[in-house]
Amino acid sequence: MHVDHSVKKFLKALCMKSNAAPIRKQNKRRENEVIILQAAEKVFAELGFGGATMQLIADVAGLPKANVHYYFSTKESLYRQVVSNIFDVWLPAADSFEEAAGPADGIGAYIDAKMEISRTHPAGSKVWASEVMHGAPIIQDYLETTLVEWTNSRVTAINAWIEAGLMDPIDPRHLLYMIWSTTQHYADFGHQIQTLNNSAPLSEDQWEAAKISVKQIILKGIGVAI
Amino acid sequence: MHVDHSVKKFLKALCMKSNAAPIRKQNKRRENEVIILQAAEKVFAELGFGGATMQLIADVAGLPKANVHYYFSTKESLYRQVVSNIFDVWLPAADSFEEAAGPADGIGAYIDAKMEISRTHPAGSKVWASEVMHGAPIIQDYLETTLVEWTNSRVTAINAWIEAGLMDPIDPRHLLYMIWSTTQHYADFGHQIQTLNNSAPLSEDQWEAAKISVKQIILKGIGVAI
DNA sequence: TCTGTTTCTGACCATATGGTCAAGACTATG
DNA sequence: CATAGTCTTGACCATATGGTCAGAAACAGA
Repeated sequence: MHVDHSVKKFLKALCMKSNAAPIRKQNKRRENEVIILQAAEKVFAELGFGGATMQLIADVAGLPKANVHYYFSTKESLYRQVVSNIFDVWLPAADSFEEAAGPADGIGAYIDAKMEISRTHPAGSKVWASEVMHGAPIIQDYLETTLVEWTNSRVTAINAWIEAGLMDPIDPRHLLYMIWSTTQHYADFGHQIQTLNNSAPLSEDQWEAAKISVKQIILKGIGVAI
Repeated sequence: MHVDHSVKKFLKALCMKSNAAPIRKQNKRRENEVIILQAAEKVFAELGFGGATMQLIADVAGLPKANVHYYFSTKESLYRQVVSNIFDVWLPAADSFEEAAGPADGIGAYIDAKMEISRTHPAGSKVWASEVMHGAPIIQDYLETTLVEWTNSRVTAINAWIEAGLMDPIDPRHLLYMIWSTTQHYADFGHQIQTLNNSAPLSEDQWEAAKISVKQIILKGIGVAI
C-alpha cells in the first residue's frame, strides 16, 4: 500500500508522543504496549485494518517496526487487542442504563454517556464501526454472547417501563439502534459533521446542544416527559 | 462456450435488424463497466479500500484482472467512480424531502426513502461510511460543495416549518444527523442487527416495523402529529 | 474477404508489506 | 564484575499486490 500525502500529514500530526515519567522497571513492557495500542487505535481508525501498516503504527508510536513486533507478534493480534480494549470502554457506559428508576433518567444518562464516549474516544468508535461493517471477523463471538445478553437485558428493562406506562409502546430494539447510531454518528462521521460546521470542530457549547437535541427528540419521541 | 457463442450471434442478428449495431458496440464497454463497478462496490464495502484487491474485484466480476485494468486504469479511479455512483443514488432520495408541504410528509417520506436505500443498497452505504470515516480523502470536495449546499437548503426548510409552528424548535442540523445516522445504521451495522435478530436477516415485516418505529419516534420527538 | 479498431488475457515487473532473526544494548541482581 | 534475563533494532526474506505490455481474439465496416 502506497503511503500518500494525506497519510504523511496524518503521521506528522500524530507523531507527538507524550510520555514523561518512565518508570524503569517491569512496567517498561506495559508502558510500551500502551503506547503501541494507542498508536494502533488511531491508525486503524483512520485507515482501517487493511489500510493500516505496521510501519505506520510503529512510526506513530515512535518505535522501530521490529520493536512493535516484539510486543505484538502479528498485525491481527494487535488489532484484536485494540478492539477488545474498545469493548472495555463501552461496557461501563452501558451500566448507567439499568441503574435508573425510569426511562427519563435511564435512557437520558445512557445517551449522555454514549455522547461523551463519542467525543473523548472517537477513534475507538471508528474501529468498532469498521469492524462491524466488515462483518465482525474478529469479534463475532463478542456480538453473539456479550452483546446479545446485554441487549436482551435492556429489552426486558424497556418492556417493563412500557408495561408500567412510563413510556410509549415502541420496539425496544429499534429504540436501542437509534440511540447507538445517533450517538456514535458524532464520532464515526465526525469529519462530515465538522465539514458541515464550517470545517470547525464542534465547540463545547455545540456538543452540549447536540446532547440536548438528541435527548429531547428521543425522549419526547418515546413519550417520556423531560 | 459454444452456447455463449451462439447466443452472441443470435443477439447480433437481432440487433442488425435495427440501428442497434453501433449501440451494441457501445454497450459492450458500458456493460462491463457496470459489472466491474458492482463487483467493486461489494468488495470495497466488505473490505474497505485498503483491504480490497484488484484481483478479488476481478474474480467477483468474473473477469481477468488485466481486463479490469483495461476499463479502470487504477484502483483509486475505480474507487472514485464507485463513490461517485453512490452519491448519484443518494441525491434523488433527498428530493422527496422538499417537495412536501409540511414536516409530517417531508420528513416521513425522507426517512422512508433512506430506509429503502439502506435495504436495497447496503454496500453503497458502507462504502460511503468508510470513506467519510477515513476523512473523506476522495470526495472531500463533494462534502464541501454539494453536501453543504444541500444541507443548508434543508436547514432553511426546517426552520421555515418551525417558524410556521408546524414542529418544535429543534436544531435542524442535529435532526438531520439523527435521520442520517438512524437510517444508515440499518445498512452499515446490518451485520450487528442480524446477529441481534437470532442471526437472521430482517424480514419484510421487520423492515416495515423498523420504518414505522423510526418515523414514529422522530416525528413525535419533534412535535409532529402522525 | 480484407482491414482497422476494440477488447481480452497470460505473463511479467517493481515495490511494499508482514514477519523473522541474530546480534547488540540495557537492567537487575548475586 | 559477571551472569541471566529483557529489550532494541537494522537487515533481511517470502509473498502479495498494483500495474504494465505485447500479442491474440473478436468485431465492425468496406
